[in-house]
Amino acid sequence: MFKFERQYTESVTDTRWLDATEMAAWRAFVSTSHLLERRIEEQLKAAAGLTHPQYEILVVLSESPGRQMRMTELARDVVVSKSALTYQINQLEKAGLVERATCPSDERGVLAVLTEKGAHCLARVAPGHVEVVRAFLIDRLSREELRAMTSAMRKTEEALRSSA
Amino acid sequence: MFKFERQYTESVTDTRWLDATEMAAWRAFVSTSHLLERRIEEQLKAAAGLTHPQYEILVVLSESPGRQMRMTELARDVVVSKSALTYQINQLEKAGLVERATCPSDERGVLAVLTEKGAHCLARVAPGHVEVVRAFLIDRLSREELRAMTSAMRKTEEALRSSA
DNA sequence: CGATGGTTGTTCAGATTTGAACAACGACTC
DNA sequence: GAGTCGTTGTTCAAATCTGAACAACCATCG
Repeated sequence: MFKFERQYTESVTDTRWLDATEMAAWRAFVSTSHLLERRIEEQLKAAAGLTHPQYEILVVLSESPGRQMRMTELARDVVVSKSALTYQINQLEKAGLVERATCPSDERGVLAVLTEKGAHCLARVAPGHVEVVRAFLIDRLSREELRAMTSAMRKTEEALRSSA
Repeated sequence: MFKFERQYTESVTDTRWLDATEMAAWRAFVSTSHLLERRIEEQLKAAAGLTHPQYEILVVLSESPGRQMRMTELARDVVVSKSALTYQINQLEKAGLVERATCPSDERGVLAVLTEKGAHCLARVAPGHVEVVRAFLIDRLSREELRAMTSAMRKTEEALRSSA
């Protein structure tokens, strides 16, 4: 009875450690996400001199109505800090892949707009990127694993986004 | 017949794009890993002034025989570059959590050794860290999801580690 | 209307990461 | 043993990320 209750009673001195299975899951997740991130970065850098965040910015913009988006929302979607986004948009602007526009409805607002050149760059780079994603992740998973992973990621994402 | 074969025929002009399900899986994975990383980092920084890589270094060392490990192997385990590890070990050494020792068997080698202070620091910080990992990931997944995710991550990790 | 409080994007300083270059050492061959 | 090739860890410059501070703007309530 005690054993059962302790599972749900967190205190300073009584930690619910991860068992071997849970630990293995967590370790695998962390290592793999770092390794994959590194590989993706490497591929994009070699193919187009882009970083992964930069590529993601292009993707999100390309799928956004009018190929444009407010800075804050873009930062949320791509999961970077506001200052990191400012920096990256500056870089992309120098490269001519993105432009800034003032927001009509909000004087403070800034719109990041994908340029023609940006769209072409994305179209040129995407195949190689997708190939890496397939080769190391997607194509290696069964339908069931893909489904379960997506479900798991969504639950966690939801929890993280809704809490602070 | 053509349709079937094209699935397995990659060329410059014919890309196997991700379908909606696959795209959702990939997007969820990327977003979630970044969000989780950010949250972990925040928690560790607040609780002990540690970064996630630093914490992982302490964990790996604590589980290693003799609480010590060669720099290169440590870098592989924690998934950071050699130079990043040098930097972090310097930081941890300043904080007194890790010491360097020369490797007996290899004159070039450097051993990173966990100090008593480092072990205590880890013991103090681990509960709060585990709590975050549980709250946002582990405890939200079914047994099946946990199993599938682990399997998926391992396949990808294996592929990434064995190819260059 | 005016004050208060929240939002927006940028700037800045500081910390961290990476890859390339490098010097020192090990292993193996002839 | 000397030579060759690979490994090891560090240093360095450059790029990037983050959080805090900030100025400008919006919204809302009295």
